[in-house]
Amino acid sequence: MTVRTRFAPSPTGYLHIGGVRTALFNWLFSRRHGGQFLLRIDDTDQERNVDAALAPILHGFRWLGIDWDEGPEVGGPFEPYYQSQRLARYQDAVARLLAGGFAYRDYATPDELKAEREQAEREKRPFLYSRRWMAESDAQARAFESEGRQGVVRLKIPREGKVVIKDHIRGDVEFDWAREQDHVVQRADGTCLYHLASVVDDFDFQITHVIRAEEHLSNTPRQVFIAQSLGYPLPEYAHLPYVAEPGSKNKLSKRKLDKYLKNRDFALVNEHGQAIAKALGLSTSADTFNPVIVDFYEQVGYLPDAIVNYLMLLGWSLDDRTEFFTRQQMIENFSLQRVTKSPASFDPKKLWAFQDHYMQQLSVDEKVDRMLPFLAHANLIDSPDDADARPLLRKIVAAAGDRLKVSGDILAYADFFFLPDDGYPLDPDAVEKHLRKPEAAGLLRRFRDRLGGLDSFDVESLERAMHDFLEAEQIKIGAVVHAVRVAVTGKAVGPGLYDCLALLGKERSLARLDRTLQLYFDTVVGRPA
RNA sequence: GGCCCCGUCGUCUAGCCAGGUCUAGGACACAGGCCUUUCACGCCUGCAACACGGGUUCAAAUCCCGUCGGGGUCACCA
Repeated sequence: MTVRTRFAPSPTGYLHIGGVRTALFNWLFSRRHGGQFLLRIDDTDQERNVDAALAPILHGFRWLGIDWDEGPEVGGPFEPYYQSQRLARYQDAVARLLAGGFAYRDYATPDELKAEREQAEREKRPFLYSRRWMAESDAQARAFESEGRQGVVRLKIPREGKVVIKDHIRGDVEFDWAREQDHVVQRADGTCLYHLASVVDDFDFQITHVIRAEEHLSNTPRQVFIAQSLGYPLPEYAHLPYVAEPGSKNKLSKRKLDKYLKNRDFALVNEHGQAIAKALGLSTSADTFNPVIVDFYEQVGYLPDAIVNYLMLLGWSLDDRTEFFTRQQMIENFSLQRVTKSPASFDPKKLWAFQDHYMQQLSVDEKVDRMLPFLAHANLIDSPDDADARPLLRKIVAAAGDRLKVSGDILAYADFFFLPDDGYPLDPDAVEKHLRKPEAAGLLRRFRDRLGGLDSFDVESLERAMHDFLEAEQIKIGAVVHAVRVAVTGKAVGPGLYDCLALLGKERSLARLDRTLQLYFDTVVGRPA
């Protein structure tokens, strides 16, 4: 039998990092066994705008390289894959449940139910519906309806015995039927609820393995009941540990962002991304742009391979040392047996480390390809196809080496190359630290004059010029190099200084030194602070 | 509260099923050092865990019992 797995997103408008992990494991498992992976859309609750709310999710999966064989946009033999379009199937199933005596019409009002529940609570016994307003015949149903009552359909769960869920990760898990409620499967208006829909869909789509987060484990008995009552074969189950908050065992949730922002590592990664978004001129709100949302990583310029590799290791490992996997290796090695049982907390710093690693694997040209669009977005170049930009960027990227961790970093590290000589920003802290020294003006001026006398302006010549200068001045390099860097780049950090000067060229370098000299010494120095 | 799941360094994990080779291994983070014009990379060193208590056994992170702790779930949400 062909392995078929599925992931069932709700169209919420964004792709959550925890959801991706679940989808990834489904994808990996199906690929490992030469099967199919499908996307089913759980939109029974949604009103309209499903397409708009779904687009970012589909886009996110595509970006990560998680492709689906059936589902939205690709179709498939069991269309439609939207729950909102499958109501007839669900109603048909409800009718069969009713006919088989596995479900009943119920006419209790919410208040009556609430009263029963409260009474159970007072008596300190587990609540179980009395079935007092259960209608097992049409006559009974009519009688209730004549009182103006509205009927829903409830599962008629056994009141004794046990059910054993065979789970690939948890082993055998036992539940008492008597603890299970008579869940509603169909509302008075005829619409159906998730658990029923999910079971029907999994059967219709011929899903063989249900791999989902463990929060669904306690829902499984009712689904088993539905499936068995309908005569469906049971799928194999695997309940994954959930992804937890940074530094905690609580489930990761998009709603508790404020709390995560207090986590040092999370905050660091977030701020880094926000700075890039700002440089790009993106209008971002914390709700939709943060390290819990996949889109964040795409916008900032992370690599899909880094994210997928990191996520794969959240709750799974091959052995005691292997950390890096190509897609092919992931597929070849994935197995449910090696999925962990305990929750794994999301560690943005570790994701960062994977990103660092994968970025280092890229050639200069591959980095340039990814960074050109960022420069264009930030209006530092006209377009990604700008003929002049590419050669310059190649040199910048080569000089920057491993400093560029994400594609967006090019904006922070190299904006000054693309800005006019009188228009690049000077970091106030750097100025304070390296330019506000009594001896800085003289040193800068004399170094500028030495550069002015240079015939060739390549890295080697610059290095030699610097050494000669140090000898003449009888100083150490630290006494001058920082001031020069801040003067020409505006920053305290960046690629090697000789690289920066060489890339800027003689004319621009001198212009920048002159401007800084004028700005900070001719006019500012001597004036009261 | 009921039911269910889980519990190895701060974090991700290996080891547990088939007890000894575990004075518990790797990775990230952190600290210190080296390299160095800054930052980053790289390299070296260090810090740091078997939740607790009983058993079983010559021997327990590994098996059994109990306790404690954490989490999930208890909707006419998905």
